[in-house]
This record gives sequence, C-alpha cells and structure tokens, in this order.
Amino acid sequence: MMQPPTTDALLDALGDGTRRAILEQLRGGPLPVVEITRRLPVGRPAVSQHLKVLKDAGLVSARQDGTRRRYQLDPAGLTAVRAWLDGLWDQALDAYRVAVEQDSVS
Amino acid sequence: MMQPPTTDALLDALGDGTRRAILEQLRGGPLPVVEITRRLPVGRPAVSQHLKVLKDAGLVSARQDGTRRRYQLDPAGLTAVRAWLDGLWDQALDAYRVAVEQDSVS
DNA sequence: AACAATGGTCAGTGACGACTGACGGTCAGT
DNA sequence: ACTGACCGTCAGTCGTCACTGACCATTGTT
Repeated sequence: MMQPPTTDALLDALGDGTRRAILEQLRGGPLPVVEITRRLPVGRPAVSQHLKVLKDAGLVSARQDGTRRRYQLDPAGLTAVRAWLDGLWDQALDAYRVAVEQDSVS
Repeated sequence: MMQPPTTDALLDALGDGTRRAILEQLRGGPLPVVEITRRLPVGRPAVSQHLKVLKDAGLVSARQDGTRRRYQLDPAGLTAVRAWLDGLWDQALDAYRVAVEQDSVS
C-alpha cells in the first residue's frame, strides 16, 4: 500500500522547527538516531517520532546498519515540495508585476 | 525596521492547511478578504490573522482598494523558500545515490 | 547466556496556535 | 450626518501536537 504522501503531509512535516533541524543535520550525510539526538535539545523519543513523520512524508529514508538505523534525506519528498512551490510561482510572478508600480500598505 | 523574514517564519507559515488554502486561492490573482473567506470553512477573523502571518513571512502583500484590501502572492517569500529547499537538495541527491543499491527498511 | 547499546512505541502532560464573538475604525454612498 | 460594507484586533476557548518517562524488542559483544 503506502500511498505516495500528500502535499499536506509534506508541508505539515516542514512546519516544525525541530524537524527542520533534523533535516539540516542530515545535509552532511546519513546519521543514526543517537547522533541526531545528541545535537538537539530534545530527547530521543521525540526525535524518533519526528523521524516517523518525516519518513511518512517521504522526506527521509532509513537503512538498518547493525544495531543502528542510519537516516538520510530522501530526494522524493524534496521534489514534491518544489513541485508544489512551482505551482504558485509563475502566476505569482505575473500578478506581482502588474501591481509593482503601486504602493503597498505596510 | 521590518527585518527580512526568517526561514523559520516562512516554513511555519506554510505549515498550516488553511494558510496554504489561502495561498492557492491567490494563485488566480489578488483577492479581498471577504472573497477569500467565502471560499473557506472558517470565519473572517481567522482569515485576517492568517493573512497577517503570511504577510509577516513575506508570502503575500496587500494593497488598499477603496474599502477593500486586495491581497496577492509575493514572490519574495517564494524565492526564500526555494532557496532553503535548494540548500538541502544537492547534498541529499549525492547521499541518496550512494545508498540506492541497498535495501531500505520500510 | 548475560549484558550493553540502539531505537521504536505508548500513555500522559503541557503548551502553543487556530478559531470565534465582540468591538472599533475607515471608506463609500445616500 | 448617517448607514452599510470591509477589515484589523483583542480576549477567551478548545483542540492538536511536541515532549517526556517507562517499557519492550532487536542486535552485537563478551
């Protein structure tokens, strides 16, 4: 089963600071949960739960490595986010140009 | 003052479904608050507060038009999100390739 | 076999944030 | 001036979600 994750799940996943911190940790390559936890101000259960959300959203994947689990970024999720973003982009640019010469309220 | 909005503010803003619905409404061009509210299952105050968050994040801008306020997408915020996304992208792709031939756990 | 290390999961708590109702303020029309 | 439409803001309520502590399963080591 495992339907391809929805856009909502993706952006909801990115909506939390701790989860974003985890993703940025993984920029440098795969990491086990213990290592991720060490660099964060929250406990291991929290990290584990966040990783589940990220995995369900398609933003990370995991590989078993001995007693450890190495998590890494998953391009699939990142492409999906980009696709959603691009859906807004073009029209936004057009509409923006039209009103550029007008003053906007603060 | 008005510092350029942080990445955190941006992604937190995108983390709510109602706010994403508002952004998608604005794809077709500028809309007044009343019009946005009519197509959503929440009241006008909620929409107003969401618009404030979106504006502070740099995702929308507003123009006064008679008694109405026409909100529209702001490319500034969208570029910023894309930039953050790209920061993860390249490294993620490399790391992903390395482990592609391995089996990942479900 | 026993032990240590890694990590997933559950129940319970606490806090943040989304939403509403009410109020005030501004602009256009009569 | 008065009225009605549009909208921002505030106080208060409620639901959701992030986090912890405890427990258990699995793997590797001695």
